[in-house]
Order: sequence, then C-alpha cells, then structure tokens
Amino acid sequence: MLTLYNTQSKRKSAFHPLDARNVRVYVCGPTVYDDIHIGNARPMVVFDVLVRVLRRLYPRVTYARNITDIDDKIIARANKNNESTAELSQRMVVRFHEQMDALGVLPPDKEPLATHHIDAMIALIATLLEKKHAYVAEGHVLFHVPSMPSYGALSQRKREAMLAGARVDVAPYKKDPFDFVLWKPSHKDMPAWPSPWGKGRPGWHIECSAMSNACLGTPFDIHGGGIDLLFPHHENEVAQSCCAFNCTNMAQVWLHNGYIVMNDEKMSKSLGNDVRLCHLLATYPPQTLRYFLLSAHYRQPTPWQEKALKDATRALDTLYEAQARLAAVAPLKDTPDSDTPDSDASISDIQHALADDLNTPLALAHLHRHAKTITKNVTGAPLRAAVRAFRDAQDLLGLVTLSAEDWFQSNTSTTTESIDETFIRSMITQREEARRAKDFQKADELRDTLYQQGIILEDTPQGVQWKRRR
RNA sequence: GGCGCGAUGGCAGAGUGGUUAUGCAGCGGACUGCAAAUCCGUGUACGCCGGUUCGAUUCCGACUCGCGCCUCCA
Repeated sequence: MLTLYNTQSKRKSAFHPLDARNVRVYVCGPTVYDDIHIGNARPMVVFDVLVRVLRRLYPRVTYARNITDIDDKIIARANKNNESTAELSQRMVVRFHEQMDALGVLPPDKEPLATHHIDAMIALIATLLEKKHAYVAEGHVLFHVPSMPSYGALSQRKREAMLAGARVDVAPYKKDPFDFVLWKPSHKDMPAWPSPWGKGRPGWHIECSAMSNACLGTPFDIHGGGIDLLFPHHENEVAQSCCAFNCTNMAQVWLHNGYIVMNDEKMSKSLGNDVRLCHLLATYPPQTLRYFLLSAHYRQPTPWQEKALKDATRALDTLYEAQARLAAVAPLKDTPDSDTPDSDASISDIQHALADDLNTPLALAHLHRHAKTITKNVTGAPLRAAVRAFRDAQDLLGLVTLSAEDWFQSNTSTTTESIDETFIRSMITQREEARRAKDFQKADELRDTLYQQGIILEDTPQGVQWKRRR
C-alpha cells in the first residue's frame, strides 16, 4: 500500500488510483530560459522516485512532465541574447535533458511543450468564455475568479485574507483583483499566435490545464511540483480545469516538495543565490547529487551546503564498497529471490519506506544497514534481504547503479584531473616489485607519488585496487 | 496583516508515549610491512514554559526563534 501526503487535505492517506489499470501523474517541469539550479532538480528526482515506485505497484503508469517554452522570462532572455525564443528554449531543453539523464532521472512518458499545445489552450479558453467563467478585456482574456465559489480550496486561502495582503496585482481591466490572465496580447518583439481574441500568447497557468488534459485526461491521479507553485499556479490550474471539464478536482492527490535553502533563505534565481546543476555536475559525481537530494524527506526544507555533497560522496563510497563485495558473492542480476514472491516478506524495507510518503531518508538508512551485513560477510536470509535491498536501491531510488569500479575510478571529482590508466598500472607493478623485494621505502614513495596525483592504492586480498581521491 | 511549515547529538537527518534510527565527522582498538578499505568499541540529542499521563523528544496549550506563500519562482 502506498500512502501520500496530500497538500490539499494536509494529511497522509492511502493512495487509490482513479483507474488502477493506468495511474496518471503530472509534474510541472522547467521553464527553459536558463540552466536549472539544484533546487529545481529536486522535484525532478523526487517525482522520478515516485513514478518508479508506482511502476512497481501498478501495471501501467503514465507520467507527464511539461516544458514551458513560452513565457515572459523566455521572451526577455531571448531578446537580450538576440535570438528567438525557439532557439533559446530548444538549446535549454537539450541541456536540461542531458542533466536529467546524468542524474538518473528517467524520461517521462510524455513531455509536452507549451508551444505545441496552443490550439488546445485556445479551445480551453473558448470553453471558459462560453461557460461565463472568463471574459475579454482590452485584448486580454481573464478568468473570473468569483465565478468559481470553491476557488481557494486547494491552497486553503480565503479571499478576504488574501485581499488584506494588499499584494495583489490590480490591473485596471480586471473585474476582480483575483482574476488572472488566460490569454494576453503580444507586442512587437514577442512571439504571437492567432486567436479569436487577436494575436497573442497564453497566460502562465493555462498550459498545464490544457496539456495535462491532453496527455492524461481530467481528472487524473497525482499532480506534483514545488511548494511555491501551490498558489497561485496550481490553484489557478484547478480553477481552469474544473470549470472547463466539469469536475470537482483536477487531480485527486497534490504533492509539493520543499525548497533547497541557502543560508536560511530559499534558493532562487531571482534572489541570486542559486547553485547551478551544470556547475555541480562538473565537479561532483551525478550519483552524489542524487543521493543528496534523496537524503532528506522531500517535503522538508533542506539546507544547502557544500559539505553535504562530501558527506553524500563518502556515504556512497560505503555503499559501493558493499556493492563490490555483493557483486562477488551474489550478483544482483542473477540472484533470484528465494522467498515467496509477492509475500510481504519479499517486499524490501526500501520499498516499504518509499511507500510511506516517499521516506527516502529511512530507505537510505535501511540500505546502509544492509551494506553492513554485506561487509560483515553475513550469509543466509540477511544476505538475501540485502540483495533485494540493493536491487531496489537501483530500481526505485536510482542509486548504486554504477559498478563499484566505475564509481571509484570515475573522473568527475573535485581533486583530480584526467589521468593515464596505463601509468597507474605501471606504477602499481613497480610498487609490487618493490614490495616483493621488501623495499618498502621505494614502495611507499611510489604510492605517495600516485597519491599526489589523486590516486589512492589499496592492497586487498584480491590484489591492488586503485581509487580516485576525493 | 492573513495563512502555513519547522525547531532532534559537531553537521545532516528519520522516527517513536516507555527499550533512543541512519550517514558523515571525531576518539580508542583490531587488521596491515606501513597505509587504504573493513571490522569492533565509543557519543544517552530531541527550542522554552506549562498541562495530560505511572511515564513525553513524541499528545495538548502558550511562548521564543527561523522559514515559506499571499508578485515571477521547484
């Protein structure tokens, strides 16, 4: 059984799909005007784990994650760069895909682009106008919030309370301060699409209503995104979708991840305190970043600090040490479960932890305990459980997916440049000769030389192993 | 101003009404020619004040502090 914390009900409850034959998930993807930062990467990794768990539990899952390739930030950046919005967004999409791939984020089943769904948006807006939930004013089409009595139900805000905030944009053409734009006119330097209301472009929220409906139908099971999207973005999506498609809710479960926090402050590009994923990927192994993002519960605000990546790397070292030993005694791919399939005992504690609202820190704690049983050479049932746990770590968490050799010798590292493997081998051979001759001084000099170049030697019963120093 | 979230050992981070995860770091030991890796041992933490209870870090209330949303935002 899977339980999830629903932002709307503010509690954990058992997940029951609307259609168990096809579980449908939608996650708000990136706006491709610039490289993403580590905080942006969090929902990508977290909901990747969610989808992996859902695939374990249900025969079919349809996962849609959109790309916003038209919006005011993209327009502004493209103009600044002297390129078209299409050129800019396509370039950023390529980079985004490369980075997701590096992080082990599996591609979604559907990845709709906003610019490919303009027709659907226009149709949706027309429906809202027809149903008197929207109106035209000065070239804009606006959603009329008072036309929807239940507006605010998702984020549980009261109209009066929000008005008191006095931070609501009150454009003169709005009938109500909360009305929001569905369609807006484009000016000279802006991309524009023809519509019944003149040439223009969509508002921010409409794309998700149109694309989730196109990809999944409405309502669907799970809608995810960062907590900052709860209001107004998701609230407005609900308004659009429910009013257009006649349903009481757009998605039955709403999941929101917390922020990565920089010095007690939300990490964001507008605050200028963001750490780019591409920079981190140039310095740290991708598995380290993934481990970091899964080492805290997804709903908790999580402090950013460079040290955390060092810790994550060391923790992965421990896991890969165990994995190397496991590979020697019980290859993951070839070891069948000896426990009864489908019995409760055959479900790993990793899976149990993840099924409880994606408790990834607990899952990692379990994994470390299994690693310990492996390095302690325990056999029998505990070893079988460890094999299962490591398999689930790969399949569900997307961790420990490399060979130990690749992990320890990969050259994405803070301290090493690329180095000649032939040279390492020859140094190892020379050192072995010196050791056989009991010339330990020379042997240690050779080892030190390699150490200076970022290579650590280990004398194991199976022979000399080398690792990169981190 | 409104609404919401959080406060756990050096750092990170789960969890639980009573037996106190996990990782990283530290310290002592074993192993090793010396190391590395590994193993063994080692740290009685839960913001403050009340209340409920035989017993609270865990439940309730007040307080303090921090953060977030109400505007673009993962």
